[in-house]
Amino acid sequence: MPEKSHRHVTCENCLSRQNSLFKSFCDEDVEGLDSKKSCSYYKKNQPLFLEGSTPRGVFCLNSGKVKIFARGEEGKEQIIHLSAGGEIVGFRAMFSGEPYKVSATTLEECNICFISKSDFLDMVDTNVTLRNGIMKELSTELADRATFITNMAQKSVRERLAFSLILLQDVYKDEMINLTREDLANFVGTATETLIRLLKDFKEEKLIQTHARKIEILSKEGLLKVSGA
Amino acid sequence: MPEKSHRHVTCENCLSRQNSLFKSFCDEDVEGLDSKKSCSYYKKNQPLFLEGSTPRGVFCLNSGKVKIFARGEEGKEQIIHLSAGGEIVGFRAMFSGEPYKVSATTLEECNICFISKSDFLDMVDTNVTLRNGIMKELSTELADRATFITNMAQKSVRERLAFSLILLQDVYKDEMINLTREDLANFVGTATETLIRLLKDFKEEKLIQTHARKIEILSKEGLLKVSGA
DNA sequence: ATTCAAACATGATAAAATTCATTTTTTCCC
DNA sequence: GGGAAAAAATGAATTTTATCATGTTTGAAT
Repeated sequence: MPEKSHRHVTCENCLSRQNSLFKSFCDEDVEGLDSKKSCSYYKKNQPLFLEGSTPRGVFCLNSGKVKIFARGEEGKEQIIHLSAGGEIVGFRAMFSGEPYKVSATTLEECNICFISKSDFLDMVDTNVTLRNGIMKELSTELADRATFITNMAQKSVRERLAFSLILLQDVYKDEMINLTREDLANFVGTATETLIRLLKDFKEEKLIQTHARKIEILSKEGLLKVSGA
Repeated sequence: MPEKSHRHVTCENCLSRQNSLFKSFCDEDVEGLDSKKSCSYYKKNQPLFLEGSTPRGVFCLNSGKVKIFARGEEGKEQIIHLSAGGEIVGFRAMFSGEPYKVSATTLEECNICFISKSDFLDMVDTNVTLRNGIMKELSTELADRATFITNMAQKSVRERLAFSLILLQDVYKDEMINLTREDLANFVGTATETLIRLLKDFKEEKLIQTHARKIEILSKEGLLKVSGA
């Protein structure tokens, strides 16, 4: 549980770094990284950046979860991705030379470090391993989004929800999925009411169980079957 | 109109190169590129690569159009992107270290050059401008796909079709849009019958006109309005 | 503990889109 | 240029999903 105040994290000991693009850094690089980053505490529902604004650097998630979303014409959110500890958020915008096309907001209390654009780009220029990691990451995400688009286009809401729950369990690891019904609907790409009705169906089918807002998966196999994957 | 036989293109004179990631190459680089590439003629509906296969290099479109698509559970195609002259196809897979997640097939007769993976990666390693261009391209496409996902999730088929026609006109430039109804449906993400009915509506609303398969846009403004963009 | 707003839930209705069956038109290839 | 196969078009019936209205629960702040 993060403290409700600024907490300084040293990159050397940062557990999140082990899962991040910085994992292969040598001691010297880690030291450099540590001297350049600044740590902040974010409370729930606090934005990291907003669609349309100018990117100034990248965010390194130490703890907590963040939603990445775009807004449609009527302002409705479409959640594109959920980030958890270790992920570096906002690095795509470092290369595009354009304003953010998506927004990022915390879903819970978070400890997040910030690295300025110039420091980050310096690292990318000089560190081949980091650069290759980033190129690989960009490519992988591009492929993931192709799958996302295909699912959106071809699967029913019921199928997408089943699939989404499985994906979300990976994000939440050993915790239960803890999202508002609206956020969940905005991830699945449906109306909140439709989502609630389908959750009810899944409960009746003993695929999931809810504890107020939290969702516990009872049968991953069953969900996989429903998802048609 | 491409010749129905192998045609050797020299990179130096290649008009497509002017729009490509290779546009900033100096004379020496162009010479190197020219010596490494091999040209081929592709007929209509010929695959460049298939989902699941191992990437061996990149494809440089000299002329003609190519569809990039994924297949859903039931084998239905979802077209993710249409590529035209100047585009380099398949370079994402050079960095991911994984089999192709999408397939690429020609939509018409094409002249396409091939550059092997090792030659391409050598260029990326040594040419900073090319590398930065690629990182920018990857980032931009990632943002585009976020928009694509949002449109898929929140817009009606009618809105998506209007939007798609505008996008397609950019791909087809001064030509008329020339896709089978099925391909168009697989791009918009709908059933072929639904697509055909909507095209009929658009015809009645004088937004488009059809010449057998070919689609002529009569009112881009009208389509924009319908698309809700 | 109490309160109040936000989130959750449910029902009824309407709209959007798919599916399946069938006919007409176009394409292309010999 | 003719003929077969593929593609396009249309109709009817059904399913899926959204929308709107409204009631209920939950949880955070006092």
